Amino acid sequence: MATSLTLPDLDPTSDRAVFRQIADHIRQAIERGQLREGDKVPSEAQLMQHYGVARMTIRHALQVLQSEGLTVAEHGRGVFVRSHPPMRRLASDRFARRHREQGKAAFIAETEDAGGKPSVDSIKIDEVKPPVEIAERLSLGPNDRVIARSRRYLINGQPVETAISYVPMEIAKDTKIMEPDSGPGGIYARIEEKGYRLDHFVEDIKCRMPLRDEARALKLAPGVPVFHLVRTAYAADGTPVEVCDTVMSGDAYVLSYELPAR
Amino acid sequence: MATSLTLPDLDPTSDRAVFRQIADHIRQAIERGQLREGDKVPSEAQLMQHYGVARMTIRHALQVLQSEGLTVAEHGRGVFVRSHPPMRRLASDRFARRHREQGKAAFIAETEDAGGKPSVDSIKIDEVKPPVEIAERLSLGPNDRVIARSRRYLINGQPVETAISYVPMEIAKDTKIMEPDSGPGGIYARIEEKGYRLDHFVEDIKCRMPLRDEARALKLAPGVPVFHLVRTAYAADGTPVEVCDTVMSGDAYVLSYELPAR
DNA sequence: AAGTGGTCTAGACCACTCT
DNA sequence: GAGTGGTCTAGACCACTTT
Repeated sequence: MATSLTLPDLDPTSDRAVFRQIADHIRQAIERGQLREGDKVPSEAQLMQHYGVARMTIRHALQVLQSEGLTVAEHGRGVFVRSHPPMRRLASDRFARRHREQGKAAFIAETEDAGGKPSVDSIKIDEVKPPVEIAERLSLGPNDRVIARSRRYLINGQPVETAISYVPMEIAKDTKIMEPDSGPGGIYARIEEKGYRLDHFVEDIKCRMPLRDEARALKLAPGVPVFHLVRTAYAADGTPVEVCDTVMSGDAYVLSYELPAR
Repeated sequence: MATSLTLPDLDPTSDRAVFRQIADHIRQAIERGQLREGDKVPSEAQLMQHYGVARMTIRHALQVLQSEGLTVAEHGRGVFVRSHPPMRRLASDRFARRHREQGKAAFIAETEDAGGKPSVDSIKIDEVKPPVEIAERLSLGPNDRVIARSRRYLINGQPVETAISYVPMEIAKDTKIMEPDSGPGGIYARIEEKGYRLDHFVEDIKCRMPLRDEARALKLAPGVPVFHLVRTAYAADGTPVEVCDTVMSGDAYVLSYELPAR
């Protein structure tokens, strides 16, 4: 019964713009559960009829909701309440040595355990001069080169995360870090074999709207922000040995950290 | 020299909608540094003139940029490239016992060290039945009550964070946790005095667009997402003793965590 | 073919800021 | 008062989806 939804009338005495009042009504219907995930919002024509306003006014209201991430428009089909993908939880012990299957392997195991179908694509390995922020974190000079390992993670075909690992050339050379398959235990195992005992990681997390390329790579709906997480791995002597720059769909992740009270 | 900016012409052979092409041009000008933070974007009238399109088309383009968080419109003044507030860094050792000045005190000290003017307002203390997600985290039954301590943090008068701490009534009663000034060391000191030795914290972090109330409380510009961080404090025997639910302007924070490699 | 959203035009009037 | 953005109208034509 897509038509059972009853929306209030406009308040002509209100200072609030008409398009905002309309957006408020629909937002409230979603918050109250009168419209649920996947439900169709009344069509533009129906809303014009109900409120007696021009189409552009209705569209403006619907656009507000879309940029809030509450709805998605599907051309030729209608406007729908956004359904949220299952959230993937990243625990802070995911790099403890006892689960040291890095990157791809860990992602595949976790996703299958959670009943999803994982995949990894866009794998690319380049020797490059790193971006300045990366070079700083790796304590590299302006002309030092690194190996950049890029990939994209998907769950049930839906991209959820892109990541680029940067490893100083000095460490990566003559190891499987330079090959698409970095071998058992991933690049961290290769780094340790090279004599750098991993000691700790530092993760810096920002929350922002995606850039255009990121929105495309992650197939993000309008109004979905991203986590931008930069992880630096340090050896026991304090040397930074790897930086991983990842962008994650805000929709798809909960990050979880355990902190000692000490 | 507001007029020194030269924008490309439209590509009539492109499939890309005119308003998107215009948004792309302005976005590129920002990304390339031709327009910097605080600079004025050409007025709607100037853009109409330059591109030879209707005003609504220009407005549509500008709205895209605004919902990406790249620009802000100021009524009667113009559209400006967003300037980003100084970022506040939250390190993962901020609750280590050695800096155990909690909440307000820690915020004030850190902000002053960074050269900002901190303030805290909207302090409210209530005895309530907690939301279900909070009750679950505190292992409470459906009828248990808690003390909810709400406040809002500001830097230079700009709100950056709202927080509500929930402490089970059983723990809070007969302590300064029920008073606006919870005393030296904050509520964690009071909880320990009551015999619960704090052992560790768990922080769950999401990234999403703000609700209406949150956008208002944090005076968020359109297109700014928030961190939603829920921290649970555990005593040595595993008992959860406090949950703090905080919403932070994504603009104003970098969260930083250190993880042992173990 | 009918219904849906996507893009665009060409106006109108209003509210705010600056000089 | 001139310039700016904010709201709203009443159309037009297009592209996609469903029946």
